[in-house]
Amino acid sequence: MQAGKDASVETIHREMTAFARRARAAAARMHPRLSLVAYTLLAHMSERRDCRATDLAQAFLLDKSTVSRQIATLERLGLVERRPDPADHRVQVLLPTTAGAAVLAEATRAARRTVCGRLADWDDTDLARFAAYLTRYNDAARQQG
Amino acid sequence: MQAGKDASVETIHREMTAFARRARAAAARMHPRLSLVAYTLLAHMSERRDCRATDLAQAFLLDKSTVSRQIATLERLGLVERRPDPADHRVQVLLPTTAGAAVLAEATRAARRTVCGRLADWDDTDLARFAAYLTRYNDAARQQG
DNA sequence: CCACCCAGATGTAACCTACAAGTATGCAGG
DNA sequence: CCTGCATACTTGTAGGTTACATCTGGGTGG
Repeated sequence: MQAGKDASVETIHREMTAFARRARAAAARMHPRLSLVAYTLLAHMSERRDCRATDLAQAFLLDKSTVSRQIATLERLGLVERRPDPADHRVQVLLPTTAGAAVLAEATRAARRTVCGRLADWDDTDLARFAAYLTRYNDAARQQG
Repeated sequence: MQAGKDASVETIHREMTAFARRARAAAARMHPRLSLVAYTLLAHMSERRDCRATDLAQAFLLDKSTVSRQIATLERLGLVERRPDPADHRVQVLLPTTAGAAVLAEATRAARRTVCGRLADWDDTDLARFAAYLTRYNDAARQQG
């Protein structure tokens, strides 16, 4: 890999690491009622129908015990409902409750507002390209991990 | 904000959140000896001369007490040295020790290898643009937060 | 029926983090 | 000089997040 490429990769790594490090605190500010992990779990099970705990663990590189506890908390808060899968009694299908969907929507709105602020002066082409790059990068990461 | 823009912003938010959520575990895999927070702190003080604890707290949205403890741990491990600032005795200038620099370099190498794998089939233009976008986004975030 | 696999829960312990309160240093007025 | 206030950092405390090991209970193939 030659010099120009190398410099770009270095920048990408540095900036993504810096972003990741800020993300937790930033999420706490954007939506105080939902931690970053709770938010992502709720969002994931909202996007995908018939989501199971194992799916969440795999998607976010979390231990199944961690997911189990997070789900338990979300259930205690009335944000998530567990529905036993009739086809396989080991499995629980997870889905946000009405309250859960509302909290999620509210959190997403707050976060979107913040992100929007950062992207306010970007033109459409750059936004579209940035979105595509992120998707492409994450897809590669998912395949890798 | 019109439709195309809106969709891009949504994708950017979603993908960055997903990435952030995976980052901790990914970092643990890439360099098991250095947690994500320890890595970023060490990297930051390595890049910037005369780094102080307050700088780290501000850069990564961490409480000063958290930084204080992290630094204490890194010092106990012999990876960081604290040097009292002669100009202001309240301040401690932080810098990686030789061992710290070595561990950081090793961790960076491991992480860079992983990131490189994800970016292997990107051409130079896309890499350069992606790097620039990330930098631009983070700069906006730093100004905002 | 038995041996094994898989989804999820629990025990345990470590780590990360924030808020509040404390210590010590610098600085500006009186 | 002394007082008051700001700054840099530490410590007490408590809660949240996480992983590894282990357990339970349901499936599956022999």
